[in-house]
Amino acid sequence: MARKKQYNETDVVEKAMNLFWKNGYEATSMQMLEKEMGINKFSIYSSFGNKHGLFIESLNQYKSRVNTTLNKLKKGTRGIEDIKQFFYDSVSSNFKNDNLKGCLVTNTYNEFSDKHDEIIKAQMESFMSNLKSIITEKLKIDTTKNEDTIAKQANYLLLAKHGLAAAARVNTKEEIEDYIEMTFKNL
Amino acid sequence: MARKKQYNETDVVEKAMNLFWKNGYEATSMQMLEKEMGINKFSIYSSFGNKHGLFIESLNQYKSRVNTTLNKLKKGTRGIEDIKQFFYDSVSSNFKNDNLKGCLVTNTYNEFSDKHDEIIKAQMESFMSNLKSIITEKLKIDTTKNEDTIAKQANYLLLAKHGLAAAARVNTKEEIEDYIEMTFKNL
DNA sequence: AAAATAACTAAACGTTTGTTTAGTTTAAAA
DNA sequence: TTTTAAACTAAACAAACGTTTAGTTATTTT
Repeated sequence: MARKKQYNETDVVEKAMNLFWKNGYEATSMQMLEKEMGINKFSIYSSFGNKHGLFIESLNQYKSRVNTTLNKLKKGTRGIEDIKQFFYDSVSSNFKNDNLKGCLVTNTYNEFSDKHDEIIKAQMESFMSNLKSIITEKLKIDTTKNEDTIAKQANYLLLAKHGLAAAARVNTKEEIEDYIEMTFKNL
Repeated sequence: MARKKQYNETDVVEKAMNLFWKNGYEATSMQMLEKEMGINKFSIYSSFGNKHGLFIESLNQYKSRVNTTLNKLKKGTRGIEDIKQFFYDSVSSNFKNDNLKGCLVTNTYNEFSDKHDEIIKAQMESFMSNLKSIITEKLKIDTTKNEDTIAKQANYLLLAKHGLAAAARVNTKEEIEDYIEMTFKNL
């Protein structure tokens, strides 16, 4: 044993996550990360291997943060109303902080859509399929709907959620709230 | 007068546009553009000033290309049905060519959302407000709707269009078509 | 107190970025 | 046919990128 780390890894990843969230992966440089995280490049590389490793760690931290909202949805018993509330919860961070634009997972999905990064790809797919199965479960609470309707509505909501996250980067609170209301009128 | 240009500017901008469309602004390097456009960096700079100038020119060419679809919408007399058809027309390029992802305007809107580029900003806003007024006009064909309903639906459709363009980068044809159908179900 | 080693600083690494520039080729104008 | 200037090639530019490394500081164990 020797000298102790003078920083907490969770703390610095949180700061990195916010920077990636704001700027995306490519547009966030090691220099910016160094400054924002408050530690030297050497420390970043010794803790996370490289920029990509730090990004994966940031994504994981984002996911566990989103898990709070996701668990709330999971526990819901009101079906579509729970999903609607989930949509509102998902965009709430946009209204609290101007810097946090959209959803980090969706932003990443878009940014990496034409690259072939297997690690990122797997992360995205697991997140999406998980969300889809939760939404499907909530839709099934209404027993009058047949399987085909549920499948179609789940796909619709997943795309609406993706679009919402994208639009949340540029649109106003009012526009977003109107959009959510209209989206659920169609169900 | 002296030597003639050995390339057609519209032709090389078309090629640049496709590259920007596929990769976005930052991720497209001058080296890639040089190769794709088939002309030397010197020629690019003498024709377009710099990378940014070439991008603006590419955006303009994209807009005039989209104008075909937009004019079709403008001429329509069936109201909401025309808008729905416009949504289908807008994503059709995604099914024809795997490389052309989403809508270049929307991609640009997202990529530049946290930068402050006044030229791009103005271009985006004029495009969006133009689209909004056309959509509003089509909605007004149904004279039973009041002004407030029309304003809300126009906002909804604008966001849905934005979301659709974002989702079109990653989703399948079936998911996208289901989404369009559901979007117009209750209007 | 001395030795050992992990955490730190800071400078350098080789590439790649967008942009410029010096030198050559080509074709219109004199 | 000579002059002239725009269009071309190719190499160089400084700056920024992600990454590595040599050298120093600090703390734990012997």
